[in-house]
Amino acid sequence: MARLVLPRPSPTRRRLFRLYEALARRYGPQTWWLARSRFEAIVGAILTQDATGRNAELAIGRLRQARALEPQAIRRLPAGRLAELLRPSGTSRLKARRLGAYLEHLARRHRGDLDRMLRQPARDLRAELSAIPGVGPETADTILLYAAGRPVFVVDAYTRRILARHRLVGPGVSYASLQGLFAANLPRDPALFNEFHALLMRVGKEHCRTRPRCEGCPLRPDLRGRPPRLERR
DNA sequence: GCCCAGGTGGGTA
DNA sequence: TACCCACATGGG
Repeated sequence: MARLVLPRPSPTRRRLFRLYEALARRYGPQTWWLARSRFEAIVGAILTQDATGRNAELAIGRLRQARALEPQAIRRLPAGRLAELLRPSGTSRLKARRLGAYLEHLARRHRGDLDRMLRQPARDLRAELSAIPGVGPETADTILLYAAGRPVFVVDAYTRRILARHRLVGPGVSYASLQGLFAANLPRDPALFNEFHALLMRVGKEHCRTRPRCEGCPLRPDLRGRPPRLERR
């Protein structure tokens, strides 16, 4: 019987694995984004747009405190009151509109049935979400991964920055290419995607903000590449 | 007081 | 296509 010969993993795949292993060794398991419900994960996806996670959590806490962390309750709120509750997450009037647009869509298209919405094939769900004003690629993918549990890698500013600084991709790589890199080289496992993303966030916050401060970065030099260049926001 | 943050969409060349 | 900018609050 012929032996099964697995193809050698590509250099990119090996580097991606080493990156994950180095982060997992350094930080251990990340119990990250403890959304208490799928709806909360969706609200969080919108509120973290161009904001820190902490500020988004503050806003979610205010919604919960106001007993407004459910679709019908939010829809009943006057726009001004909703914006007031969302204030800590920044751009609150904008986010109140975006959350409202999502809820309007949920009510019209799915009669408010979140399970029905999230049951769809990933491709359909992504297309549907992307058509809602204020839902771009990252927000749609965040909902796919964290609310619908689909194996979709969320590409955010840290992912882009870290992979570019370690020369796994060029600085101007598109969202789709970067996402394709993970899809092509990792097992399609939502728990793994969640964990990897959380680890990238963790190291990014500590060592990889906009200004290049790689001092103390736990990643090995062979992953680190040459000194980074500044990128625009 | 200044700079920056887990994005998105509209405008302009 | 590629930039620029508004959106706005909270923290370092």
